Amino acid sequence: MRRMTARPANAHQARLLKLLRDGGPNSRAQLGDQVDLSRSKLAVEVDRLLETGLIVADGLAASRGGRRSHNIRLAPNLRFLGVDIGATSVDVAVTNAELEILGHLNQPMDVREGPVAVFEQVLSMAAKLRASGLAEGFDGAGIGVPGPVRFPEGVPVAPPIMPGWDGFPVREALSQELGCPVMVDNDVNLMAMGEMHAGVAHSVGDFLCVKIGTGIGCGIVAGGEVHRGVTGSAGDIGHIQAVPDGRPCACGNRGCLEAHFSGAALARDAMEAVEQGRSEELAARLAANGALTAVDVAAAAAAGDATALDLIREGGNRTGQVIAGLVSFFNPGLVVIGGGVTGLGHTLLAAIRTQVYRQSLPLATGNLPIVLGELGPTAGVIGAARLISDHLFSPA
Amino acid sequence: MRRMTARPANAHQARLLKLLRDGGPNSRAQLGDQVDLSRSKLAVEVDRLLETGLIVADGLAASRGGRRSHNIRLAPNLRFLGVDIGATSVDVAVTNAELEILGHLNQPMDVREGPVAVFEQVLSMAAKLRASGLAEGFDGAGIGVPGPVRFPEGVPVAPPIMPGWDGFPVREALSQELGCPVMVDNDVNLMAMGEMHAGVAHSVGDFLCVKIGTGIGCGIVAGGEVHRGVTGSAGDIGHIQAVPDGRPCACGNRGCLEAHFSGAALARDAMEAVEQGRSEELAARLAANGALTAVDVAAAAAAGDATALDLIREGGNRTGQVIAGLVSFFNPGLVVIGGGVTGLGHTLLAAIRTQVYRQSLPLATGNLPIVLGELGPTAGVIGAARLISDHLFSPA
DNA sequence: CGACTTTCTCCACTCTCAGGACAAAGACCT
DNA sequence: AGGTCTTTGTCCTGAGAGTGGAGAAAGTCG
Repeated sequence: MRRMTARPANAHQARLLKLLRDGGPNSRAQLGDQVDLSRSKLAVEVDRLLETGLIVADGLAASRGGRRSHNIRLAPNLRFLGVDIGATSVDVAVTNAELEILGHLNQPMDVREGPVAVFEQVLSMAAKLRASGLAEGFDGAGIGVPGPVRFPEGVPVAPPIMPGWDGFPVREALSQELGCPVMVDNDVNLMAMGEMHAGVAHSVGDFLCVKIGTGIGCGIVAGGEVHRGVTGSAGDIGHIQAVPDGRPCACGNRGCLEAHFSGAALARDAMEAVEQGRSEELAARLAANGALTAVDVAAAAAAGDATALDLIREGGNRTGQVIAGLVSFFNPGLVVIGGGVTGLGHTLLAAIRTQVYRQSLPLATGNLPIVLGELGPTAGVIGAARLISDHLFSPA
Repeated sequence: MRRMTARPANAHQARLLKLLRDGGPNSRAQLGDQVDLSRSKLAVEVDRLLETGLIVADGLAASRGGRRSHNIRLAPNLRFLGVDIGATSVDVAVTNAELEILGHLNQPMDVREGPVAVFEQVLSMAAKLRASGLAEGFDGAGIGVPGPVRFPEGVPVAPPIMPGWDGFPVREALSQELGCPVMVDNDVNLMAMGEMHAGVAHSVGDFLCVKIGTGIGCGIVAGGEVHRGVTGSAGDIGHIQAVPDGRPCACGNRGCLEAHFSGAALARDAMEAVEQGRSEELAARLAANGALTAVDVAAAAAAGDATALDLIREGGNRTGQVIAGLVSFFNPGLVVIGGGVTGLGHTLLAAIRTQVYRQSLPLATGNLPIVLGELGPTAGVIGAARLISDHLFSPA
């Protein structure tokens, strides 16, 4: 199950691997157009990469008016595992070296069951993907957890919503089980990396990626790099005060953004609305399902329920106010909204946009797109694969 | 007056120059300890730098148990000009290559008089410094302006408090007048660079530098680099909403931080307090000076005036609330408070600390110093000198 | 079939850089 | 005073990195 995975020997090789991964060039000549190396030097490095097996040359491309070029691509048997542990479910996917998803599984699961139970689940999902013939083994794995991570060590720290994970050696344990290198990061950062690799944020150097799910967090990308902060808690905006003397929050303060808008807050507000008889639509759904979640609110809103729409607008306004402050502060080139509640769609986006465009500086909002993520639940796993491939495609 | 200033020919030379500038090594051997080059290669590059005249070897150091080393230092006749244009005054200083201040002038001036008038003043101050024998000419100049800057071009954009400067080619104009390379940046960014070079933020990679003066802004340093945002307006936190439906602000919104706490807001609140008869101390100062400024509030507070202290605490609380959000978001390793109102000293700092430690995540505040800047009014000019020296000490 | 284009390979030459040998200059011990 | 050791700096050689030109390979097009 352990696979020998070569590493690039120098920065040139790393550059070439990443160019091939990120799609685009597929011949020596095209690579030469992008790397500013002489043809001779380029040929040497390509030959060395061919020797290591990290890339392969198979077949000839159609002529473009002269000699046909050799097709160069990353080894087709390379496999990365992307794992995205959410508060209430786990996503596991297999990708090839270009980070295209070959297989994807999703399983409901409560992260509070602790690392041992969750890992058992993750490993069985990975085994299932392997058994289906998508991979003989994994060359690397990336994993996202819903809380702050001490990045260099790959260890969660003081995660509020996942007791039992504090200090658990995620990287080491998973690496042992899978027999391959593993990198760990916050799930929101991975969503940002996913949207940067294959989504709306493609080739944007400075952007914010707000993930609204059970909790609420924000991936920060500055100069093309994820900013994690000194203790790995950067982007943890769920506990920024959104409403002075507002609702009490699990963290002990009042008025935190997360206490006013998140999957959990929305479900709670929907229950209150039913209790107060403000929405027959939601009441009907409660009666049918026995409980209410953000999905019910989204469905009610789609059916035109005024109360549900109000709840979403209200939450969007709160979130938009906080984001407006962050936009003034960070001056990003793009804001991406993602996570479980993107089902709330345009209503939510409109409320956020209104607040940001109204409250932030014109200079900061002048040319600022605020859009929904386009990868949905695959953003996290793609980001996870990208994380480990960035690591493996760097000089050892 | 134009001086020939050589530039390093490669990254090694750039590295050596910066090491020498930032103090520490002063011999070939000590340089060798820090740059991971063979002694031979190091000797070659040092010799080349000696040839260009950027560095000089003068005399021998005391022996440390063996052969005495040659003293190596940056050319002693290199001179940088640091200019810090504030809303109400201008600072101009001359530094040597190590960015030590050799002469410093400060002159009250209203930035709204426009770039032409201000430049006349700046040039006359620079001429005075030159005439006093501190410099024969300038090898480079850095200049900070109180508003957003399109950094690559060195041009202010849409500066709210400095009409008439929008689009004015500051870099080009000053470069023409002084006959040397010029770099332009926001004044707050330069304060951050100053504190990073020679102040409390020395060797801190991720920190925030909040400058409270006539307005309020925040320098953002991530990974040792200043984050300027896509339009150069990053750190403009004065118009983040601090009080819902609060005081009207010049920007058109209500409740902006700057409308509740800044030099201008403090003066206004002090006037109100006098009108309402809430402070005899402030009334006396108004009678004596004909007007009230933040300095009067500071003095009244130092004299124990309860109303003045309340104003400062109130402002500190507002500011602290905003900073608390930024700390949760950015997770810095240090927060520096600077600018004109640092005269408010410990009262202000205590209020800010209270809010941040109470409202931000424990993980983000666990080991987070919140301190006053230690360079005072020299931070800006040192940062300006640092900016241009970073530029000149990079390969051409 | 010849002229031209594109792709790739090979070769000679230059430059960078590391590391060892060694010289210079002093400290320290006997 | 003299020998030994340490520190600093210089010189030299050889291994690689890298460039650019010549030209071969393999195609298109008129």
